[in-house]
Order: sequence, then structure tokens, then C-alpha cells
Amino acid sequence: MADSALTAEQILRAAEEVLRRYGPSKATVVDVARALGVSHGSVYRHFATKAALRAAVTSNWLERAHAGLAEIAESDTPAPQRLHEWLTALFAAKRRKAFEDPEMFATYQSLEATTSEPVLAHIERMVGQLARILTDGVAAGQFTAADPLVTARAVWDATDRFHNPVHSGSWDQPGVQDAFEAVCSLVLAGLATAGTEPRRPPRRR
Amino acid sequence: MADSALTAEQILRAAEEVLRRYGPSKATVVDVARALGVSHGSVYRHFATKAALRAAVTSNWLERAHAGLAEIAESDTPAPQRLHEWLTALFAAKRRKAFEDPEMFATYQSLEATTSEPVLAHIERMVGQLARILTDGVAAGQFTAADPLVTARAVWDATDRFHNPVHSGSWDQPGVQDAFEAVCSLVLAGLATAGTEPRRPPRRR
DNA sequence: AAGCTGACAGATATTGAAATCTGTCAGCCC
DNA sequence: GGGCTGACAGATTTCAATATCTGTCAGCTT
Repeated sequence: MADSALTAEQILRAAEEVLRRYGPSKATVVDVARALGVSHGSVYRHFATKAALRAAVTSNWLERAHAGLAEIAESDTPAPQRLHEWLTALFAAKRRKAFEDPEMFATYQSLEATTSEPVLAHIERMVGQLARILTDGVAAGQFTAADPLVTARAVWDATDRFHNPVHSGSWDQPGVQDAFEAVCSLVLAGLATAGTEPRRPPRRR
Repeated sequence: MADSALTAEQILRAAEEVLRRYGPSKATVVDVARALGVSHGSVYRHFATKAALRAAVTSNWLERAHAGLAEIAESDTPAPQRLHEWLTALFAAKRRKAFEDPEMFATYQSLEATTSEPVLAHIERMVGQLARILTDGVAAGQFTAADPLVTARAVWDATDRFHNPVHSGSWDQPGVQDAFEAVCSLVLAGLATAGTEPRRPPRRR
């Protein structure tokens, strides 16, 4: 019956729980199956590989973790403040997750290390939201950016230290918040003027 | 006699060779001693611990690897071009080392992971050179930066993706050079105007 | 006496055998 | 028949025994 059918939904929930309890290095699909009271073969009916299952769980988690960002990106706050707010919210969310949900964060981190598809998709989404803010800013004459998408990627790269999980180890050190603000200011100042005109093809020297 | 005396110099040379041959995870101080034809106890007369020896070798190597940067930092090229040149040279040097001298690069990388003293000193030196360029730029009216040292650190952070060894895995991918130029442009544009005034959204224009 | 050696204790790494896990699939059950 | 099971092969991980390494030091050598 439909009631007793094993759904992908259920598997995802159980897998997240298992990952949270054991961490990415210890969690097995046998554990997930056991938590659901089914044989591990059933899990493979819904997810082709363990990696795919982990990716789906992480993707889910990432979506929830960054729920508020899209709203900020689409608010009608002036673009400069909006960008600052968005970056601050992103950094805060990452930090909070790293601290409060370490096992899931480690899972995300291990996924990132392999540059897998869902992480790339997530980055695309994030860069897309940045591009949205930039486009609005350009329209309002607050920003200059020849190609908002390229510039958005530059902003993403420039703030890497504050959202890339490989740097999470330094997020609890004293100076980070100041460092973050300094980079924000630099980036905002850069957007206010020239944008990302590839200045003078680097003449060989 | 003085001729046969074991010097720290000799040990450093031998240790670098051993590190280069075996890599940081396999090289032992017994190997170093063997290469010198002495007992490993002698090595400890000159370096208190294996970590200290590795740090000294890496420090040495780092110094040589970035020899040209100081000259660029102190040249009389206009600050904006000089900064671009410096960042480009830094990125090129890192990339070259990662590719041509992988074992020593891995050694450096493992040192960096522990945020040890010599790496911190090296970063200080790099940020100092950036600050020098910034100060010159401010004096010439090309840059705005309330506190050049703080701004230098922001420039260092913003370009992290192109000099931090944790990112070396992405340095051989197609788009990096463009990404680097885009971040450079953003940073240079930011320096041209507001510098690092803590979040004062540009309202003019 | 300054510098080196070699033996030592405790920590770390290597190894290979046993256990567990991943992914597949023929067959069972609802 | 669609979905689940349980047994299986090959890959990976665990574990404990063994070997090697790090750091110390008493004593030898020159």
C-alpha cells in the first residue's frame, strides 16, 4: 500500500539523521537502511549510489540553510546596502552552520572537495543572486559593471574566505568580522566605480 | 676539525632534498641523517624538533620562491600597475611552484594548515609589501585608503583564492586567469575610490 | 669540552588478515 | 508487476601485531 511504501523523502530524512549522528566518514547506507527498518538494497532502488544520496541530502540542507538569501537578493533595498546585507547574511549562515551543525557542515565540506554537481549548482544559484543585486545596482546608477554575471563571480571569489568551507577553521578567530567588513568595503567601493573592465591586456613583460 | 663539522646549512640542504624526494608525509629525520652520513641524534643538536626543521626548510624555500616580489613592491611603477604586476607575479609564482615543485609545495601546504609561525611571518611580509604599494598609491593620489595596512590585508583576503595553497587544485582549470583578472579589476577599482571605510555605502553619483 | 653516537621509551606508521560496506541481482511477496 | 529482500563479489575499512620514527641522554671520541 501507499502507506507503507518507502519514499525518497523518508530516505532523505533518515540519511540526514544518520549523517548528523555519525558524520560523513562513518555513516553508511546500511545504517540508513537500518534506521528505516529495511534492507540496504531498497535504498538503492531510490538512489543509484551512496554519493548520490549524500549529494541529495546535502543539497536539501544547503537549500534550507540559505533560505533567507533569495529574499534579501530580491528585496527593494538599495543595491549597495542590499549587497552588504546579503554578504553578511551568507557569512553568518555559514558560520552558524559550521558551529551548530558540524557533522552536516563536514558533509557539505567533503562534497565541496569533490566539486560535485549539487555544489556547483548551489554556487551558480548564489552567483545568480549576486548578479541580480548587481544588475539592479547598475540600473539605479549605483554600480558600474559591464557584465554583471562576470562581476558577480568576481565578488563571489573576492569573498571566498568568508563563505568557502575550507576556510571555516578561521571563522572563529578574533579578527574575522573586521576582515570581513574590510573586504566588503573594498568590494563595494570597487563596484561603485569601474566594475570589471579587464584593465589593459596584461602586456608581457 | 671545522671541515667535518655538521652545519645547520648542510642539514637544511639535505632536508630539502629529502623532502623533495619523499614528500612531507614520508620524509623522516632519519632519512635526513642518512643522507648526511650522520646519526639522527646529531640533527637534533641543530634543530629542536622535526617540525622546526621542516619549518626552517619551508621558510627558506618560500623566501627564494618569492624573491622577485619585494623588488616589484619597491619599484617606481605607478601604484595601480605595480599592484597588478605584484599580484600577477604572486599568482604566477604560486602556480609555478605548485606545478613544478609539488613535494615542496605540499610541504608548504601542510605547514600552512597548522598556521605555524614561519607561514604567519611570510604572510606578514606579503601584506607588508602590499601596504607599501598602497601607501605609495595614496601619496600619489591614485588610491584612497584610510589605513593602508588594514586595506592591504583586505586585498590579501580578497585575492585569497589565487595565492592560498588550499585552492591550488583549481589553479589549472580553464577560467582561472579570467577570474583572477576580474578580481584584480574589482580590487583596483575599489582602491581607486573609497578604500576601506567601514561600510559607508557610496551615495554620490 | 664540544660534538657525535647509539641505545632507549613512547608515539606513530605499516601491514596483512578479518570484518564491513557498496552495488547488483535473481527471486519473493503484496 | 512494482517494490522489497537477502545473498553475493569486489572494494574498502578496521584492528592488532609489528616495525619505524621521534626526541632524549649517558657516554665516547677527538
